[in-house]
Amino acid sequence: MLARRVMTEDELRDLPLRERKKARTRQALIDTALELFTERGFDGVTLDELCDAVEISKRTFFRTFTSKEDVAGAPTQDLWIAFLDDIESRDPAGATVLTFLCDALLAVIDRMPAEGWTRRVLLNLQLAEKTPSLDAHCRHLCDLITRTALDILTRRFDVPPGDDPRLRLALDMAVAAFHHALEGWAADPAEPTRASLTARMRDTFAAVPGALTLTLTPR
Amino acid sequence: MLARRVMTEDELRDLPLRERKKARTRQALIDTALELFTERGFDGVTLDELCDAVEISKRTFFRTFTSKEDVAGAPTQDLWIAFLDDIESRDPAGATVLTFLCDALLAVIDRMPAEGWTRRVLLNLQLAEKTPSLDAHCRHLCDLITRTALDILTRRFDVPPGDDPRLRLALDMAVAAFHHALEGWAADPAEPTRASLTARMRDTFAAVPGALTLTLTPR
DNA sequence: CACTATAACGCCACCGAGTGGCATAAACCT
DNA sequence: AGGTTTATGCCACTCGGTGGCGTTATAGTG
Repeated sequence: MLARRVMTEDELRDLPLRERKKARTRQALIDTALELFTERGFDGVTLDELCDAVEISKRTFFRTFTSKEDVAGAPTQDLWIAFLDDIESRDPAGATVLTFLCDALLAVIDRMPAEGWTRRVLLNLQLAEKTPSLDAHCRHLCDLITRTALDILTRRFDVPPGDDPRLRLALDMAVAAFHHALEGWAADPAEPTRASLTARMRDTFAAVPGALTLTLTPR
Repeated sequence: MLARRVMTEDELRDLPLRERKKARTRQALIDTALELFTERGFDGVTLDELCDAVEISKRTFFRTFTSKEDVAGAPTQDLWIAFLDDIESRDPAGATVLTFLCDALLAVIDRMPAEGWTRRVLLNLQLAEKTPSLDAHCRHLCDLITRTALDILTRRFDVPPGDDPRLRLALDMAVAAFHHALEGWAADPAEPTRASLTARMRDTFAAVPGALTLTLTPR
């Protein structure tokens, strides 16, 4: 259901030829899709054009991605997949759920491929901001991830039973904080780097407790 | 951009004939769409069939709703619109943002039309749970609402400037809590009533502070 | 009441996303 | 090398969504 994550060329070497080819066309699709979409707009590029550019048939495209939105959202999706993988084995060390999740996200970002990763995520985010259907797709996916993460944590840890909303809420908060950090990062006029993203993340997560006690005073 | 909210027959009386007809076909579309979709599945009903049932042309459908998902998501959308309307004038009374937003939501739920409202929202929610594209649409819309709410609050109140994430986070928390309440409510085997929904909402909002300090202990 | 302006509607042709089926070709495994 | 498996290409098709335009119904005016 959820696609495999990106791999470096090194990781590719020791895979069967078939898998290598699949991974390469997948990556080629992502890269050219991001370029074409940012150049002429998401709706300004038809799938036929994209497939022509990568020299595959439309039928093959739909064996790799589930929709046109799916290919443009692949970079962040890869991030989420890696996140799920991380919390599967991360040591909680007695910390709160929120710092646990924050640490997981920071670690995952650190582990992403060096080559061109920031650019891909950046284009993905910028496209999502001006393309409603893409934004919708990403948010839906994000919710799937949240539910899966909830399952993982419930399985691994001794959490309050079924109808206690706290774990779910903590997950949603982490996702919200992460989103906010990404948003600000993508809009940053300065060259967005991995370091500037992690810095933003720490700031946003640190602001969460203050959000609870914030009050409204009329102008 | 955002559609008008539902109105009772009374409110309809003193509108020009044209507006009355439009509102009635809109309501007819929502009702029959919800029935057909729950009966045969969202993807099991074509737009042509829906339009036949309501005796309008497909062209007219798209003058009332922006997409197939839009008509199925109308009930919750109406709720959000009313929410925006409420926070436009609600008195903060020195409370925290979170209780302010919770109060707004409770008030809005209370103000919804008595006749068949719970059923419509319920069908909307249940459909969204099994229809990915509908879920995606609702979440996207929900984000639009959050941004608009942020604008309203920033305009009305003396909030921390631009890059302070706290207000945004508080809004996201409220939305998350609301979603969780709705989800539990829709899955409730007992007859879902307005009262049971508001009760769930209070519980969920009350659990928010505890979500921050929750820790993970291995099994 | 008649007459015009204006907004909504229906119809039709069209585009593009996504799917099923089947023949073909490439990669895998002795 | 030869048979099996798996991916690919091609074709036809469905359905969601849009633009254009003629027609109908409502609103407004003398």
